[in-house]
Amino acid sequence: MPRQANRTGAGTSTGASKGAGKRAVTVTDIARAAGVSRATVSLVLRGSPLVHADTRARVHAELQRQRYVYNRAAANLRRRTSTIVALVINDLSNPFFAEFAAGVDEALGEQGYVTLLGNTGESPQRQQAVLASLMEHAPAGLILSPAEHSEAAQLRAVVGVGSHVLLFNREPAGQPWDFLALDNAHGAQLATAHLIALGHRDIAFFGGHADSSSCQQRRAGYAAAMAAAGMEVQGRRMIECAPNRPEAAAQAQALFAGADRPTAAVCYNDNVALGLMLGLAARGIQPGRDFSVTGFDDIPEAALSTPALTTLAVDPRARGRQAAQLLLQRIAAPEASPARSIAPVVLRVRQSSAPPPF
Amino acid sequence: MPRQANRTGAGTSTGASKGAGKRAVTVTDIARAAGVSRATVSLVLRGSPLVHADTRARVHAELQRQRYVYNRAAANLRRRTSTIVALVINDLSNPFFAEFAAGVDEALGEQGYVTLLGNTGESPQRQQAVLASLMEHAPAGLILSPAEHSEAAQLRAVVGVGSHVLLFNREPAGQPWDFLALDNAHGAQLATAHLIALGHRDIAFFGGHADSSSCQQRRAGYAAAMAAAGMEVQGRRMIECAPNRPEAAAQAQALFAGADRPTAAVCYNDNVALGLMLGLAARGIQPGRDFSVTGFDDIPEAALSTPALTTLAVDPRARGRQAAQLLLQRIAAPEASPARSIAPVVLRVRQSSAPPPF
DNA sequence: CTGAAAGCGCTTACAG
DNA sequence: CTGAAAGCGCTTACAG
Repeated sequence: MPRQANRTGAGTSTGASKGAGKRAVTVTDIARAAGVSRATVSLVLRGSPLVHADTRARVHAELQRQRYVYNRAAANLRRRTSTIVALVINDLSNPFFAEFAAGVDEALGEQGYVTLLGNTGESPQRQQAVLASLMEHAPAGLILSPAEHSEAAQLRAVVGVGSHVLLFNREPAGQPWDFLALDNAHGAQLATAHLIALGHRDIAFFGGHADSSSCQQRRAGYAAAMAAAGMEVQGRRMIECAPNRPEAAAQAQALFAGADRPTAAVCYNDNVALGLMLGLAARGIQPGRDFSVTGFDDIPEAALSTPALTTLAVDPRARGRQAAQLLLQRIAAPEASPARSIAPVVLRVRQSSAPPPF
Repeated sequence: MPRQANRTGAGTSTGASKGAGKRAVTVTDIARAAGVSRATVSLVLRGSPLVHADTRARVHAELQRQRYVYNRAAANLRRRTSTIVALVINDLSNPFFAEFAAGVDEALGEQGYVTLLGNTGESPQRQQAVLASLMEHAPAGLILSPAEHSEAAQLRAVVGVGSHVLLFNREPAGQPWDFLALDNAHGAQLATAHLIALGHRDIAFFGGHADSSSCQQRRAGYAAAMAAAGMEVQGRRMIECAPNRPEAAAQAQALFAGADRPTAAVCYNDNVALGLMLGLAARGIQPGRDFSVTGFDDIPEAALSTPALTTLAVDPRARGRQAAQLLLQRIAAPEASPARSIAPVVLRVRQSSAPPPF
């Protein structure tokens, strides 16, 4: 249903128009000038072999001369297709998702699709509005990295039952949509096993919200690695905090509340780890020497912090490309059953993790 | 002219379709079910007061029942308007531009427009391809942050003479397009004056490529502040380097090549400043104590580095919103003469700048 | 190999 | 207040 734009007087000239107010050059203009029918021009445009070489050359010359710009929206309408893919991101100012978006756009562009962007800023309300607006452009499909606390039923309502959807990173509920996620459990397991191999025995899991699925998965990987090494996980070693630096810095004290202290922490992500390291330094504890820390994401800063952060690389650009590919597969095979894809993560060992001090 | 997508079989069902392969609900379906004409449905959709309240209610009910989704592309075609704005970014993985894009999308969304995204990764070739592809969707306008070494004539050729364009950040040449830029000169002047006020006398300008317009402007601001304080600018104090951290760290030695050394450096941007600080630390020079450094951009890391970086805040999200507004003004007033807008920058003083050591 | 005709989903004068 | 008709720019059978 139409929204705000009704009264905004959204531009009167299109990008294809030759001068402000002037009409765009159309196939009709080209046909007339080249002395052929519109059908023939259309065939030339679409590269059909049916058209005689001479005719084709004549039409091409005319196309050039009049600076014709193809109107793909009109073509899509007539053909009942779409070359638009909607990309809705929960937080574009997060470099991880910006990089992901760049990957999506890159891969889509290579296949002749175009990216219609929406950013929700983690607001489910904005997400509904953004989705409603983008769906009106009849995208061939949707790549959605859901806002926190998205509700599956709401998404379904605005997205419709027939659309092709790929969910990234978070999965609101039991909707039969394709899903691409990082291997959270395995990543946390790798980090934990690495710390154990260095000699750590008392290891905390630090940061994240326990009700988020990614946090749960990372905690599970941590617990699995601990169990595999015959070590027990204690509730007081699971410390929640919002996934940002200031919060993490402030929560550092929670690690040292009891009589005995852990010697290392597997952090929910890099921002948490970086914040924790600041908090540690503020208490005179030198990360990478007195206390080991690992992150998750391998954001650009991880390699540049002091000490450099041991973390899990997830290659967000490659994830974006993968998401685009998965969606295009879905579009090509609408009836295939929903796919769940898990992207690999790789451990990058740096100075923030070291053997425990004695 | 159509490109790659021809053979990709871009999806057959639209986002609006109710089931894979099924046709979308149209105004015709609603009209039939509600017992009115398509014209009446259209009037209801567009909120016309001409329709009787009862009729309107009946149509609305039917719209709901059949889960009608407006096809804005069709409406735009018929009305010869567009609610699409193309946004082409030189480097989306740079947090500054990601934030800018978020601002653009936010402001456009509020006005009922939708963002068609393209990322060029600083490649003029990709930029041409991306622009050509996006222009085929007949956007109401284009916001372009040009790739390095873009050529105005090329841009003009692919964008056409009638389109509404707002350039951000870099201005390829004398095309009569609207332009939004940061106040580079004033920013560098503020930073330089700040260092002078602290007592520095021998100040370098560090980083950037001398052939880029933003670097030239920042150097000019630096020179102006020096001149205003009656100090001379020496060529050997203008040090070039690529605007990234590793390069800047490696170039640190250039500051100390001669017999006398500067006591401070105004850096081209934050990445350069952060890299320089690493390079200084590696030489045993403690930034913020032995040597003062300023940046440009106020990226999130600037406040979190050790020492925290004195820099110029440019608020990229606000710049994005501003860019959107300027473009919409242009669309509303196509004949107004081209506007040049300069966005303010504000100095943020932190620990990386201090009085010179004696 | 080329053209006339119909139609994608919508909107807009124009009658009534 | 409502409907019949034309048309946005394109494509696709269908004849020839």
